[in-house]
Amino acid sequence: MGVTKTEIFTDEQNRIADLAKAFAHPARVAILQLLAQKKACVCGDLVDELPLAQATVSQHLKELKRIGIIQGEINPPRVCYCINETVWEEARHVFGSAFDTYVATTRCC
Amino acid sequence: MGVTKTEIFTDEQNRIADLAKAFAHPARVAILQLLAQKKACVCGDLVDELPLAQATVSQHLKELKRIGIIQGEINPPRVCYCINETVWEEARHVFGSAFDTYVATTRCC
DNA sequence: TTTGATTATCGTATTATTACGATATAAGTT
DNA sequence: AACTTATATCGTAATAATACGATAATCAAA
Repeated sequence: MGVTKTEIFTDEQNRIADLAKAFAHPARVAILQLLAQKKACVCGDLVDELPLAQATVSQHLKELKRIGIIQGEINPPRVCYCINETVWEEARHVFGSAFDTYVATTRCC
Repeated sequence: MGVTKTEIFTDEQNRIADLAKAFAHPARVAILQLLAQKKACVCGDLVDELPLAQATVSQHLKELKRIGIIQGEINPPRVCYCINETVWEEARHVFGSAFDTYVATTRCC
């Protein structure tokens, strides 16, 4: 994609961008909704609910794990996935703050 | 990127993903922060504040406009950009709801 | 009408993302 | 040890995103 120059932005800006990426694909939104609502944590359950190949789901789970918003507990041959509450609250706070920075004032357009 | 199968997801899931994309790049986060805090709407001002080429900033602005979270009023040779309050509130609501779906309960991991 | 100022678009190189089949891995079970 | 089950990773094709220089477009002013 062309080199995103992460070094020229603040840590906060890069973190927001990363957290937003968790929600920036409908499949990941679906996964997060499932994990947030139920506690259906097993990967196979997610594969059943999503019309995507097992490899694709696993790849999305890996990305969500990288961001930190989900965690997995290995219990072979299964892996139990769930929301990481700490990061979930971090995201809630980060986005909440971001939206609150909007100053309602007369704009030029 | 491989064809994202938008048709297999709900409208809501696709909308969340799209709104998240607005924040999924640090440059766009920076632009949104600037527009939300100040009312420095002119494209040139943004180019001055960001260490990116004018063409790159314009491209990010186009993407934000596509999502709808910003709007631009043409006033040649300038364009005045600002937050679209309606979509901003939509995003606040959509993410707020998403985070509230988390059911705090005993998880398996 | 030409110039100047500002922004958009084009062209394009580079890199990231998405998807899926195939295969590897891991640990319990027989 | 061989088999089964569930998940991860590899390989790879297709496509989207990022960045920037160059150029076009737009309208006011000279």
